[in-house]
Amino acid sequence: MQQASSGYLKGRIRREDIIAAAAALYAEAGYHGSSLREIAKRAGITHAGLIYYFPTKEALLAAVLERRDADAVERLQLDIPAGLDYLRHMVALMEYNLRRRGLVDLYVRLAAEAVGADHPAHEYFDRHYRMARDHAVASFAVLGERGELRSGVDPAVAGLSFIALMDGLQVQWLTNPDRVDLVGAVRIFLQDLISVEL
Amino acid sequence: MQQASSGYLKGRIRREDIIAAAAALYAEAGYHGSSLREIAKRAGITHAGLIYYFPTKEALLAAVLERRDADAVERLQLDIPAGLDYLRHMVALMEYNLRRRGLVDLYVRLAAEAVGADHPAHEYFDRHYRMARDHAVASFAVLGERGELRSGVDPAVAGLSFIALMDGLQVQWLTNPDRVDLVGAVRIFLQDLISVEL
DNA sequence: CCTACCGATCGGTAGG
DNA sequence: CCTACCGATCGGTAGG
Repeated sequence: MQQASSGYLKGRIRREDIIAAAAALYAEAGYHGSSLREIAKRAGITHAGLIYYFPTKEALLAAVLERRDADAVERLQLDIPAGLDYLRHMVALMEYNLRRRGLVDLYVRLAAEAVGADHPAHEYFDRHYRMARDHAVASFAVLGERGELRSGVDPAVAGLSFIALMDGLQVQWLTNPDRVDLVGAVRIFLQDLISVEL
Repeated sequence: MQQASSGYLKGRIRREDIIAAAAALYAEAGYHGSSLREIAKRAGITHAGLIYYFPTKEALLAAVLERRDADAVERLQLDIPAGLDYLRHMVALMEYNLRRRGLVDLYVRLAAEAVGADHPAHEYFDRHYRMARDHAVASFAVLGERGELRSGVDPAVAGLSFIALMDGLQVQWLTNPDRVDLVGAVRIFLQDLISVEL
């Protein structure tokens, strides 16, 4: 029993190692550009050993995306209700991202790769964007009901544009970090839309 | 002489065919995901024949990017002076892009792939973003000098955010065209920043 | 421009 | 988890 339990634990740790190695390589080379052999090498096993844990390349991608969501919810409480606090949390997320270039890399590269309907992560990103937009739109709508929105601001457009702005800024920031004030631009964009202090 | 002239013409046409085929495949599969064999097949030659025209995979990428720039300048007059007309032209460019999904695909995919400093198109996109930002910033600055900017708007931030917004909107639009009003969002963003009619 | 080929690498399987 | 292997595909070269 102890043996089995220990075995399970070791397996779980090994799985985490593989997922971390995959996420790092996806960020550097994209999903299609990442080989199972290179991921396995970074995790300290052979590529056939990796397949023992994840039966296909796509299964590993799914695990990486699930892991990313779990982390985001856990550390950044992305499940907080729509409203001003949600927008503040998104600014905090951008600040956090400044110190996690690999994470931003992974996200930007996979999102671009997955615009095609045949990419294994397409449905994930379609759902991801829909949820991000809906939550942002709902947040601006809440502010609107309280009269805390600048006059003439449409929550639907503001929500869509807010998500788009963050994505676009990340691409430019990754390309040349010195020339792009990620957090500053997001903060100013939001403050311009609302009549209360961010 | 006529033979040679005819030969040169045929060569130029063949080169254009290869470039068009490459651009189309880059949009579908990314640069690293596109094989010289598949590009050659679409252009109606063998992959060794393609290499007769473009000695390496990177040389073909360079030709595709040069071609894209030449097209943009020619058809959309991107070399117009900074100011309100430039912003109007960018809105027209977004409208044009709605009918050229492949072009947007190519741009978005390559830009994300090229965030890494070791990608052969990295310098191209670094330069591209710098120029795009500079021109947008200059345009807002011109409006500011004329008193046609909403009070409190910083041209530097507005320029950066404008370029980022367009990029981010394109990713969401490619992922799910039905849910994203590309042109509408850009228009509203700009109109909110300026005090004259767009 | 082609045929024919090179060494390297890919995802996945067999069998233990 | 490994060794050993499969068929397929990659960018590039030789030689014409």
